[in-house]
Amino acid sequence: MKISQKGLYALQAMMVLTRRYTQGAIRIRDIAYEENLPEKFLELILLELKNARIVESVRGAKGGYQLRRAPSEIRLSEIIRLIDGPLAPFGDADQLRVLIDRDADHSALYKVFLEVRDAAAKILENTTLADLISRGPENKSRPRNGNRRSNRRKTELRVLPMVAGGEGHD
Amino acid sequence: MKISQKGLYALQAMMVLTRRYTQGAIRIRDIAYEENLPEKFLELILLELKNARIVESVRGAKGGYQLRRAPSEIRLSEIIRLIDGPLAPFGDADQLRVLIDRDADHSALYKVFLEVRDAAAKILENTTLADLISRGPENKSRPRNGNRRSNRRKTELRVLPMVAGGEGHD
DNA sequence: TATAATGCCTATTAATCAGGTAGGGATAGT
DNA sequence: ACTATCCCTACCTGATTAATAGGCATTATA
Repeated sequence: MKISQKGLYALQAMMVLTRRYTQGAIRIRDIAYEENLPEKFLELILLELKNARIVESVRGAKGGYQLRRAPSEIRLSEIIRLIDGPLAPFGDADQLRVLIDRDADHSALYKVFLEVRDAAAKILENTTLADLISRGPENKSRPRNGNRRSNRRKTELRVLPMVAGGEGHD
Repeated sequence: MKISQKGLYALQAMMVLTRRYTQGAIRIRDIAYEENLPEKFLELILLELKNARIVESVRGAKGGYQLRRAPSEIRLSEIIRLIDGPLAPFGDADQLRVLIDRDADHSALYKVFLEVRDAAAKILENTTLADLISRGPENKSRPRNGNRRSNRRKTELRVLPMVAGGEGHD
């Protein structure tokens, strides 16, 4: 399973909607601004999330997006599967199970793939948006002064192109 | 981490070289034939594995490829990293650690990504080519009659295109 | 020593995907 | 009406994937 830029955007957007869960519909533009995402691209992502019934929209002026379910009921796996496909590193879980059964020569290999997917699934099924927020910066038992997002570091850490020969570690 | 077709080919080829570890250099053509892989494409893959010093080649007539180290010393992680890049589902482990440190707003999210990569790494670092073969069809305590690869089912299970709306499960 | 069999290496390609951008239509609040 | 917003389809560019092609270099062996 590979999480694309689009997948990351989706997760970021969902985190915004989670933080603002009680505040009604949030405009695409506001989400894009808060997370510094390309607005039109984000629009497509939200549309997809809406069609999958994870979020819902309010149309017209004063419109926007909001979660359709409580943040504790939305698992990361659901979002990632929607945007980036199966969690398995190759094919999907069902295919792998079939291959394990039918392709004796490689079944040991496919079993390893399935192990990997199960390990990923375990983590991503058990992490909800609510978890993410409760582990977030506002919840680190810091003195809360109401002036949120004040001197937070605006990280401009561009993810590097990852050259092939780059000192091991993955 | 996503394993490409190329990555799968690489692993299949390495399994052949493992099964034939004692037999000296094996021709590309023979590997391709045994595993039903496109010969010229496999050639490129083997070249890459050679440049990474995982296998070695013997040139000229009667040439071919063989492992450079014992099968028990070659981990799946090594092959997959070479062909398909980092095991992390997003970026690589080092990047994730930096992001966790520097991007407070999303550090919970990146921590989950890192958990996933660690889980995958744990499995793939701890599985060697030797493991794969010892778990394979020839080692299932079946009566060995010397007539290997006799009536094995030649699986022609093409991996499906994976339509987007295909009944959940990944 | 000629020849055939191999690996080495670079280039090329068609198809698909990733990451966007653009713009007009539909809908709702004022 | 007017304006703000989401809805939807189309389009675009560059990278990646999964190959194929072909000539060069090296080696075994007849």
